Amino acid sequence: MTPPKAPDPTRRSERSRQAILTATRELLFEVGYARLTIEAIAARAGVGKQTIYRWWSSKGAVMFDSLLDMSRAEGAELPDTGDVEADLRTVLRAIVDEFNDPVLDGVTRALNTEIQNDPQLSADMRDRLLGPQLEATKDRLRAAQAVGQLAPDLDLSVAVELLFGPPFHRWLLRTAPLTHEYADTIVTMAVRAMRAAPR
Amino acid sequence: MTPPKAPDPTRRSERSRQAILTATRELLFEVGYARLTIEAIAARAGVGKQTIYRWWSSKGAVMFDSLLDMSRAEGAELPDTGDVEADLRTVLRAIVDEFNDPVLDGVTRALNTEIQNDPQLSADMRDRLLGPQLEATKDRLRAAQAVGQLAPDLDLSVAVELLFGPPFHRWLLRTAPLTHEYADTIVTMAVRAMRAAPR
DNA sequence: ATGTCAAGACGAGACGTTCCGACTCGTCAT
DNA sequence: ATGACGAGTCGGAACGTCTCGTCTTGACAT
Repeated sequence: MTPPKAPDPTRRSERSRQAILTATRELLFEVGYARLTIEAIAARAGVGKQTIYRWWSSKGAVMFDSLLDMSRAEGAELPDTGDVEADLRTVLRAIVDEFNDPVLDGVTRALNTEIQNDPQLSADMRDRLLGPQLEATKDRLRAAQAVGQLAPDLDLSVAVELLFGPPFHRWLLRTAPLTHEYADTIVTMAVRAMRAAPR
Repeated sequence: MTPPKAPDPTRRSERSRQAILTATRELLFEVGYARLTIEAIAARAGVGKQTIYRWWSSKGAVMFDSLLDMSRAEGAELPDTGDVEADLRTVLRAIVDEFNDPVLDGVTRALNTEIQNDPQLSADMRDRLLGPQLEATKDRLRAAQAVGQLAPDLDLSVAVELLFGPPFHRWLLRTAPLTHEYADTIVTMAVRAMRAAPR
């Protein structure tokens, strides 16, 4: 029983790594995730297929890393004007805009698709991409709690889902258009629910 | 320019149709959607591949029809005990249970996946599978409005998303476990938001 | 310090496999 | 006789494994 002997990360070529992530991103935007192939990535990056298979377990993992690499150093902090409701409106409107952007829409749907049958990728997404965003939102809500704008015993995990769940639902199932007005309505109603005690 | 001459539906073999839908369902449960192939369906159903390609446009379409065929005659009516909040708790708990059922979880995720890159299938899903469920919920909320339990000018489309969005978000992104207690919390908070006027 | 050398990652691409979707048969029911 | 049917063939795309020969790197000997 020989374990498949893991490669040595210290000898990894940073040059190839970057070329792969860049090529993936380019192809993702050019042809979309469905028509993205490992062979095309390797060709574009000027890299052997084995180099991709050596370091990534799946097409989804490569995409995830390439997106993570791109979104590095994105400020994960929410505005704080002192008015939670106004700040949340800003955030929700920004999210709606992202959902309406064709490129981001496509990439996000692809990521979402891939997550469904890859638990490892799902965990990575939750911890490294989605997590920070949700935590930043919780931080802002906590600050609002501290100044009495929200119920002191509000469950923050539930709170963020109350905010992000509805637009997510509408976007993913395409039940209706996502507008700024809609974002504002959700914030109004969610904040109303979050002002009183949870039970 | 010869149009691809549509097949004649009146001569369609009901026997083959059922065999295909059944085989698809079986394979879906056995190997999951990702490893489901048209060739395997044809083999299992004792049918030529062309018979599948003749009547369905994609793997997703076959799956959708097979699920629709299964879920026929499912009562799409909500309980009405006179207490909206209690009735919604019942509904949300049932949804949580469905999400926690391994088979339904798998099928729903597969359907969800397929929707992301097939607009036609997405529309079918919205109109024929999801729509009735959402409409039934809206009906119940309308009745509650009529007896003054909810704000009279509440936007019902927003309302259903406020209820279903959060658990959907939690389930799809696997951010936390889905429990009955969680369902109850969501209902409590959503109803609180729905009691006052929307703005 | 400098030279030698084995380990292992690398680019390139051949290979066998799976599955797709179009197509071709001969059969069968209407 | 028409046209859907079961069965299966076919070229093509992409997969994931593999085998080359090359290049880099660190350990060791001189």
